[in-house]
Amino acid sequence: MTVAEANEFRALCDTAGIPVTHQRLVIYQVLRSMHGHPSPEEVYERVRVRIPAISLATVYKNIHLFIESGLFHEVSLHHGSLRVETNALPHHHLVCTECKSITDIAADDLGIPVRAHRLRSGFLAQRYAVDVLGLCPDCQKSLP
Amino acid sequence: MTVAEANEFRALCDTAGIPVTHQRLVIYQVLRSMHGHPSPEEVYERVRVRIPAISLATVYKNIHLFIESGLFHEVSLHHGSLRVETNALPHHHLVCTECKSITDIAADDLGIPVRAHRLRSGFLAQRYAVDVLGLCPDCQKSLP
DNA sequence: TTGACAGATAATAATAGTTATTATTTAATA
DNA sequence: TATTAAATAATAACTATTATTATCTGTCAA
Repeated sequence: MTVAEANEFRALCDTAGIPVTHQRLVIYQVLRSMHGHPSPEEVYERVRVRIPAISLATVYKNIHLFIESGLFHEVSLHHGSLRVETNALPHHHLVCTECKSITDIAADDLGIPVRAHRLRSGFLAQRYAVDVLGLCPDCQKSLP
Repeated sequence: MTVAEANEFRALCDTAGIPVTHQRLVIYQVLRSMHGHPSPEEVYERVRVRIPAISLATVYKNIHLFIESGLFHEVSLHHGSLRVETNALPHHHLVCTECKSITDIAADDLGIPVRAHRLRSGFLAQRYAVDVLGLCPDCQKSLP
């Protein structure tokens, strides 16, 4: 971790309007140092090396705070429980980042090509699942 | 529920190589009759109307079975826990349906346009999160 | 500097969602 | 029909997450 990174974090917090704390700074630095898609538990393990007394709940709260403030994204909006897709037609999802509502949109209406093909990496693509993240009409009205 | 639907289900089970049971048939019919993205709990509530003695665990097991067999999809491959995106560059995900691995792919390499715009439905699209579902190189080798 | 307040944290209890276990029941088949 | 493998019901256990609450920390006015 560098002084530059700490200053960067302070600037981000200033913009987001959240106070800087030692715990927050460490969680931020740990996240920046990690690769892939870590779980809160994994973040907690690493943060504990530097702050042994930290609580898992604090890690959760600050990860949520970072996500709300736009410092990080979550890998995919997860619903807290398994959900079954009952619409058998090819479609994608409009996900409102504000109210978390999920609306179907026919694949044709989105105009993203869906065809099985092999990517450069060797991955065999069979299906695209697209989440269009944004604001639903209702939330557009009720926001500044 | 119709006789045709029951026969359709028998045919699907036959193809998938899973035995037909009364519970399975009812869960299938209930799913077919529902709209949107129901949770196992919601499915359970409806199935109980017809089979009061059914267990929630049975509903879970069969929903998973249906998903594995391809009769239904889950709304989004979710990890069972919150995951933080540590890659700050615009990218999407290659999700292997076999081993569940998630690999990043740069947005440019996928060639899907990402621009904020308003859809016909009035939804304000700000960002696309694309899951490319398919088979990773390893799983392609180890499958028939 | 001190004192008071607001917000953040630590510890922990509680809850929700899911899975494992096991005895019993059912379906497939000889 | 009898046998056996698999499915189910009941329930315990587990994991991920959130709520609660007492304590602590930093900030700002006197």
